[in-house]
Amino acid sequence: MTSHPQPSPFQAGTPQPGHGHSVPAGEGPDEPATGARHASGKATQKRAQARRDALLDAAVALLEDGGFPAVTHRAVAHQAGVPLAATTYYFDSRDQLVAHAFTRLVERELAATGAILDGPGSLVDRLTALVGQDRARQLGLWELYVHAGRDPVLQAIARTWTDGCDAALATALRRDRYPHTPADVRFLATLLSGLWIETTVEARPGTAAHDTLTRALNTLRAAKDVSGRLRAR
Amino acid sequence: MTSHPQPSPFQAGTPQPGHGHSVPAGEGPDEPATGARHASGKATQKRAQARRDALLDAAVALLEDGGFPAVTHRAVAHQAGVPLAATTYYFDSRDQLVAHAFTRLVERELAATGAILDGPGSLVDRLTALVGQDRARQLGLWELYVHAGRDPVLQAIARTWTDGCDAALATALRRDRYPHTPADVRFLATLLSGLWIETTVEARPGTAAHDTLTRALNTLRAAKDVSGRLRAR
DNA sequence: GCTAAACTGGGACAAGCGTACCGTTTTGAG
DNA sequence: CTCAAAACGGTACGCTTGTCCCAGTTTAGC
Repeated sequence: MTSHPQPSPFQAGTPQPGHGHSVPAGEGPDEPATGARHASGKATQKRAQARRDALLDAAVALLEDGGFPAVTHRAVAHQAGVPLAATTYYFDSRDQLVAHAFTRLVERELAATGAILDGPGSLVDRLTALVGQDRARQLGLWELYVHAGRDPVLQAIARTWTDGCDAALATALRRDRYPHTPADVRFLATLLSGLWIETTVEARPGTAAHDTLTRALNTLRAAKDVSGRLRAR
Repeated sequence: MTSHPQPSPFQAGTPQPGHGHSVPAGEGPDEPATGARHASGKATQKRAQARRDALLDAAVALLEDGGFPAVTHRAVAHQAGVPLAATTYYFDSRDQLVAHAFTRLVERELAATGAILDGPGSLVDRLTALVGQDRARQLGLWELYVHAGRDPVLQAIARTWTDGCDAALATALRRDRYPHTPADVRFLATLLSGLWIETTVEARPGTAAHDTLTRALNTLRAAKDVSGRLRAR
């Protein structure tokens, strides 16, 4: 989509409403401060913020069921119940809107991932549940992830996602007393990625995911057992 | 995408030229028989076939670098050096053209994968080379793969792709005398997928891919060593 | 030769897209 | 209250898209 050179994400080039933050790539991209906007009141800000949120939610929803090309200004506006012009008023361009939507999606995904991994059940069950989440959302997410490879700004967000997954995975491994090094985490996360995308795209029936994960975790334990046994000699 | 109902302009299957294969996967409502076109010569057939091939090649090339939305009728026609109308003459719709192009792409990709895995070098080096191929093309491939999750026809092709990768991987493991079960192959292929897509999208520097693959293959050998050692007692 | 079919290719069409314009309404500070 | 700025929203522009039409050309069978 419009692979414009655009070295910088964009600049404060247009009138631009209240939101003073540029593209999401940073760390806490959305609504960082938003406070004390020069001559803006609070009610207005709130309404504007709500509209922005509605637009973002609409974009995410459209992305989920309909895919990438479904996220058009008109569709987003209609879904959010705002006039068409609001989309360009709150977001300089479609690319920017998509970028923000991607950020939001990643945030939600990381939160969901953390919640599942912190939840009940054995680790392998939790991981299996992870890759078997709502397919529509996963498809949209992966679609964006792949698309991110074409845009430096989105690529940064994609890396954030991967890093977040690694962190969540490390926490889960620690909690369940699985011996693990950073390399182990990376290994498992990579496997999880493959499993995740294959499951999402191909949607084959069966327990292949569960089996694969069981095997991977057993490898972890086995490696420890072996080294422990050898060391004990 | 103009999802026109259009039951049939004046016939069930448009004029439609000689190409005798239907939609790549499944059976498809398109060109059911088409065999032995009554009064068609051979020279004409050949020329028509050449054009079809040129169109398909053009579509594949566009798919490779430019991704999915790059495959437009006009772009394909221009790339193939044929007039615009030829695209709708040889393919009923853009979707059909894309499906055929996808099939061809997967075939070629599987062939290329097989060639690399059958080539010289250690297995880990060959696998590393696999995930480090031309990035633009890989991006296009993954884009298509993910998109395939939204279309049953394309999904079937995607599964074919995965199965082909599994087969190629099994062959390579056998050649290099790695002990492996079908589950091992699946495990390794899944890991490879994860590694592949992460490498393609995020393009992080370093030798992480090589390391991860080394580790995975060592796991294979280790499992055998361990079981062998245990059995030897 | 002739005829009907397959093929060619230039052009046109409606639909949908991102985006910009610009007059109107709402808002909050003075 | 006044009033400038911000927010809003209808609408239009320029462009690209997929697809179709149709007159012209080539081909194969007679």
